[in-house]
Amino acid sequence: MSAPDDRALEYVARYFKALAEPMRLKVLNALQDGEKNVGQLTEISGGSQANISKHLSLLTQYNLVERESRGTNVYYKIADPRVYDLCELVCGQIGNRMTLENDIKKMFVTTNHVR
Amino acid sequence: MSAPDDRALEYVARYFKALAEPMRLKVLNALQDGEKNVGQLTEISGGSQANISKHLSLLTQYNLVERESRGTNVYYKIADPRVYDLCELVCGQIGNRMTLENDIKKMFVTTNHVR
DNA sequence: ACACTATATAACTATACAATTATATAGTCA
DNA sequence: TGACTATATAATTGTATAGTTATATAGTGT
Repeated sequence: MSAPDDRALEYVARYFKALAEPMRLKVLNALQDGEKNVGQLTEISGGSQANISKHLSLLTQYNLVERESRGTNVYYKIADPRVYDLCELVCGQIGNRMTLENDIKKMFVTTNHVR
Repeated sequence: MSAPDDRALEYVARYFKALAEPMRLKVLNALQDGEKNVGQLTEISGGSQANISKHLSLLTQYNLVERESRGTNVYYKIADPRVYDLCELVCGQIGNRMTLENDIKKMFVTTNHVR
């Protein structure tokens, strides 16, 4: 029950920060249905190659995605699918008070998150 | 299943951003056991009065806390307790791969989150 | 009205970081 | 080897924001 120590707080804050950019959310969203390489993610997200690469680098550092190079391509996939539970929770909370409810709720809430 | 529109992504990112600062997490943590006024939160968090006030202002804007002034004091409380579920999820994910596991897990994981 | 307390805000500085452009690295195939 | 493709990184610029100090606002009691 004691106050969490500062190091722990920084870790958690860091994790949330990784999720605090629209472009990264778009990338994570694109990875919901399986791994994709940088080119695919660049096209889907509509960002520049350099920008997406940098975001992927950050997401990898923060352990949100995993990197695997095959041939001349590099494939990324979600490291822990519970990240989508986070997004669902946030969407739920925002949806509760926003007119955007429908737009938002269908974002990350796909078919089934096993748990 | 279509890509979430940009406005929705920005809302979600904004919400995560509110959670992406250690001092704000500290404040939210301090509010777990009920409302507190600015003076109390300032003391608990160890920040300056001005700084805490600014963070509270932001948390209010982003609808994470609710504000109620009574007399010369202003009391803040959690707007939606599901915010702690978010923190638990993050702690769980971090805890899974960090040595800090114990430190972190006991942070936001208190007695009972009704659901 | 005045003094006193609690909270908010303004002005400022320093830092973090998103996006861009240009370039480097690394793998593949001829 | 050299040409080609895919990805990463460096250098730069602009913007956002955390924290500080000083000041303003608002409520209370005399």
